[in-house]
Amino acid sequence: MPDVRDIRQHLESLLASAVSAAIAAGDLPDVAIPGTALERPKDIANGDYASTLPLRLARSAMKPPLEIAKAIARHFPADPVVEPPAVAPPGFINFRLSQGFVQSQVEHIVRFGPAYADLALGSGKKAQVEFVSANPTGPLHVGNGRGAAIGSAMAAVLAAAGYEVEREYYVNDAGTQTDTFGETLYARYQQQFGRDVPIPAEGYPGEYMAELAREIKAQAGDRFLRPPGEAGPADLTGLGIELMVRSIRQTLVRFGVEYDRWFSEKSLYDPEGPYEEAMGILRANGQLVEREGALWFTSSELGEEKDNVVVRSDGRPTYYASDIAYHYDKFVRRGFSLVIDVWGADHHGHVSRLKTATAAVGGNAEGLQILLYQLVFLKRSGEAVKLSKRAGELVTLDELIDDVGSDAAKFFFLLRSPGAQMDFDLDLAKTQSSENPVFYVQYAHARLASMLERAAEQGITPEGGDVGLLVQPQELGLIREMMRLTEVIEVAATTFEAQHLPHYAMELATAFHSFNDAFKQQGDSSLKVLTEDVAMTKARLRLVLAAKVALARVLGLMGMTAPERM
RNA sequence: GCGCCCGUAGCGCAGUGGAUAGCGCGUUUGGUUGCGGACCAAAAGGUCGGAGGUUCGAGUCCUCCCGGGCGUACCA
Repeated sequence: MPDVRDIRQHLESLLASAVSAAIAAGDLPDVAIPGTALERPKDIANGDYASTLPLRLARSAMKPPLEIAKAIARHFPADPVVEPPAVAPPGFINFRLSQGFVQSQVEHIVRFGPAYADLALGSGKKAQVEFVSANPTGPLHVGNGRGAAIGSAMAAVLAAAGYEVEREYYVNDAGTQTDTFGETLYARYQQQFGRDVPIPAEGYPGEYMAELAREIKAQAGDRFLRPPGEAGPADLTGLGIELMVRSIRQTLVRFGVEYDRWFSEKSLYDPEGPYEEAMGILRANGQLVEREGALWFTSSELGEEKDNVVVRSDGRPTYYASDIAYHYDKFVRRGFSLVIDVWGADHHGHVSRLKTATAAVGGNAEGLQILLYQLVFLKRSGEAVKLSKRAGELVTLDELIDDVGSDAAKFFFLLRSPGAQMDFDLDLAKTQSSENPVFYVQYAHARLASMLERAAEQGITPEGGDVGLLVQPQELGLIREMMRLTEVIEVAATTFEAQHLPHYAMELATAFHSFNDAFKQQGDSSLKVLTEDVAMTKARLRLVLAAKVALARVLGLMGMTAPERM
């Protein structure tokens, strides 16, 4: 029997042979086939799969679609995986998977265990997901949490789809905002020693900067103090950044997000580093010109709206220059074939020109996927809270984790498509915490675990359970739902949309609860998992085991825990 | 002004050009004293922002308009 992962292909080839047979028999005119048009009906009553081929063929075949459907169905070969197809108006061919095939998937899932639904789509190609990458000039806020949830889930999905995935955090430890951070820190530091110095106008007024200064004073005393009026030392800035990065990392670990690499922006400027090489390429291609004292990349010649400055008139490279070097490094030096950048939507003006520049330095712009997530609008007591580090008013990711927990926060972030603006009502998140859908999903996993445990106490295990005994609609429905995981991963990995995961997780949990409560609905205790009938019990435990595997897998992809008990 | 994103049930959101537009919360009704009640089943609730167009078929694609957001820096 074919693998679930190949089921589409299998059906398509059966369909193709049915069409040729119909043509050979003269039931269909010899027309070009516009693909098999296989899709998933919304309503399970219409089968597991359906083809709209007859509708598409009607015009060129000069026949009513329903007749075409009947002709194809008539010539459809017998197959152990699928029942003889049904035809429905106005011209659908509906396929239902055979009961035997559906049942066999329980064994398939149990056999693969934690690797269930792994795909070979990526065929071992190197993929990188870079996410969060917030400036280390302040603590992570709630919006960064959305990026963290999306990025880590995308990384997990791509790994499941067969890519070799690297997770990276780009540390902006160079540039203007770093300098501003340093100036603010030095001001706060001086304040610790009683000097009446103001925070720079464009600086970071948040209280955390004062705390950071206090911490540094506690550690290093007045080592960084300079005579009044002088600028602060560079190594104070370096230390401040280092401490901020450390605290950001701690927050992300609390959030359950880990990285393979923390990439320093500063390192781009090492001798013979990516910056030198990338700019060398642009220069060699005659794409750098000096104008008004600055160095410009002539991006308008490559279709951009305008040229962009790469080196300011004061000699410092722009953020754009850093990013060109960085993406040169990703594609050319490190050889990633797929690069995903997860950015806040406020960066979207940067997308097009970065793609253009990436191509200009020899990178594969096609392999560059930039996922923009709309900013999170926080509400507190119904009132909007503007997220801005510079305004100094922010709700940190740490606070969010304290309030609703990492699992729930991730689930909510993933639930919305990145392009949708979301309101996160903090008060509501708190009061709703016991009714969150995340608990519904995790609770299902805990119940599955507990059933296996309870059975084991009675000396009954899933081993040797005969899946052929699973014939109840709720049982088969649950298996069908588990089978969908492969499809969900495929869609998520090819469209780069993580929101399919939480939606699927809820549907899988619903299928389980429905199966689990079937005996209540029907008032028939023989539908319980643990019954007098040992063979039946073992078969259902086998299903329970598989459901636990599938649910744990999707929870894992979302970066959530799969609790054994709650 | 120009560019991009969003507009779907009271609220929050899904919806690879296909069949009766779904899910969660909330509301109403019923079940279940449980192999874990953080459960199940059912109902009510929609001019898919508006108007044209393409198509056998449009929430989905195209054009215009309205509303919200974000860009449009020698910030990141």
